[in-house]
Amino acid sequence: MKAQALHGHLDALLLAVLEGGALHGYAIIEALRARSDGNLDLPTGTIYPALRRLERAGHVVSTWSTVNGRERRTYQLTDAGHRALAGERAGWREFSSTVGRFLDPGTSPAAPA
Amino acid sequence: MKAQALHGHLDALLLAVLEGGALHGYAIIEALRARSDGNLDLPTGTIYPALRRLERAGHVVSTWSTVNGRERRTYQLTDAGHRALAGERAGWREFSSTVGRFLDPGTSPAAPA
DNA sequence: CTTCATACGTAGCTACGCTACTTGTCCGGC
DNA sequence: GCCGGACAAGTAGCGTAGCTACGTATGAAG
Repeated sequence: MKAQALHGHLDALLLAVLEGGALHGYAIIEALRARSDGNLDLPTGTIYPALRRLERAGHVVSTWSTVNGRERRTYQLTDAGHRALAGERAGWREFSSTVGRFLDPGTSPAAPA
Repeated sequence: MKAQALHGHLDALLLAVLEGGALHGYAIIEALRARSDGNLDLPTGTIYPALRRLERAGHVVSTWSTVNGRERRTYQLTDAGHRALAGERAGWREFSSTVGRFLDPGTSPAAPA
């Protein structure tokens, strides 16, 4: 899928995967790939800067853990991060319902019953 | 709403509004605003260049109509435009279902009833 | 005659994800 | 013992694309 479409939603995605528990960068990439059936295969050059953005914004905190000399920076949602995620979710719903009104008329997914 | 989120979906939106019939630029802006309850209030500097992009791509054709000396360039979907729209719709569904899996778990959009 | 809504358009900015590259450890194969 | 590949993190520079701000012109309203 056109990854460019992510514009503006990446942060929300990252917060969402971290909601399930603290993860390190590489694991986040794999989690995204796994939970999206391979649709979201984001390069490290996308994730790492985004993570640092989120840390600067106070939405996550990172802790270094050296495992067998293998450095891993584990990111964890802060309280503000949880709140931000809630906001992002609301924003996403508004966005997707607004755009969906044009691009997905009537064909509401998961509502055929 | 954060308009930046539109990134990559604007073209699809424009094709979608034109699907209902040919419109001129200004009317497109108003149609977007109306059909989105004011959520999509896009500036002319966004719409006009986008329209010309679509025309270069062959997805729309424009015809000038001078109404009372008031120049109006009316855009109309081409055959290729219709096909492009179908593709964009499919892309949107994939995108929204992928992102929705993270941000909208269980709460299927457009199906709140 | 000035102001406002209609209508179109361009130039330059900025945000943000992507490409490409770098560094370093550990494990398996040869 | 050495080399390649998976793991892990990171930076620099690029390109895309929407946004801000501006400019032009007409017709109607005051």
